[in-house]
Amino acid sequence: MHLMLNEKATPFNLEHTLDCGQVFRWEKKNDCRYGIVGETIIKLKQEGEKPIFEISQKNGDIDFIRNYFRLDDDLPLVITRISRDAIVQRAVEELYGLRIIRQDPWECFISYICATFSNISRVRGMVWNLSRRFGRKIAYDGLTFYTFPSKKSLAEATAGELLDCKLGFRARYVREAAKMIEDCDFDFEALKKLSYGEAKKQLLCFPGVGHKVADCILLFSLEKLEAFPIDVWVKRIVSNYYYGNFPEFELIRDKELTPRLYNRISAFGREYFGEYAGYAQEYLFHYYRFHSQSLKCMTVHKSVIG
DNA sequence: ACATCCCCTTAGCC
DNA sequence: AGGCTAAGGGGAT
Repeated sequence: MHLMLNEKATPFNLEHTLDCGQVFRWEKKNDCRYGIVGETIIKLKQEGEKPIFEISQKNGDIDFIRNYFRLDDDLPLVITRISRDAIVQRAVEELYGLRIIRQDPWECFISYICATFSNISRVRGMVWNLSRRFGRKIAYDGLTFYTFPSKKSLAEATAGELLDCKLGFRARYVREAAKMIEDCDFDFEALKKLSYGEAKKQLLCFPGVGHKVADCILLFSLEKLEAFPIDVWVKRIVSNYYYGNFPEFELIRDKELTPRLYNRISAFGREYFGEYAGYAQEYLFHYYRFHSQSLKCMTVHKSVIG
């Protein structure tokens, strides 16, 4: 079933959106992108300004796509709001059309627990292994997909099974967190109604969920666009370009990312970029990570505000 | 070919 | 309280 986007003025770049590291289950095949969202396979292709979609469900509708890719976000407005300086503007210019994806909270929760002390390609492997072992197989276009495991199946998984999925020390976190969620019938949707701070506090109660993981879950699945996750890359970017916003920041640049420092940098992001700070984070992260060589070689650090 | 480093965040211990 | 440490597998050198 083919779908067309009507919105003429909806900037949407598939490549930047799928390759910026926010999602782990999309694959490239002959010029096309394939992804599984819930029980639905989405196939898409960028044709000029906007992507063309094909989805596996017979009565699939455009709202499904619109919801997943957050086409309800007014991206030009978001970009206006976050374009506070030349540093972000450079990233926004090159990555124009990058959108934050609205993920399923449960899948996002487990995926980012797996992302602890790891990198994107490895997380992709872990999520693939989990889905293959605990999910349901779906064939489409001659390709094989697996649905993301249910809460129950991960809560009941043995430590050995999770270790086989290459989760390493994260196996224990996934098992215990899944059990907690299954046992108390935890309601992710309820977190959407809470403030950023309240919702984060609840997520931090789960094993394997620290500040970074909680902020990613909030940003990518719980409607908290002000969340500003700090990983080593974002810390590097902020130390390089925004140190002027921190009185003693030069002393901090080589220090490890303690919870205290995390909170300071993250709070800076929310205050400086505003209600769409998470978008700023994604643009900065993807742009400067891709151009990491220039970030590393940078010897002159000019502060934005000073 | 084979070692050896590098990548990364959480939790638990003092 | 806050600094230190360990954990794991893949990719680069």
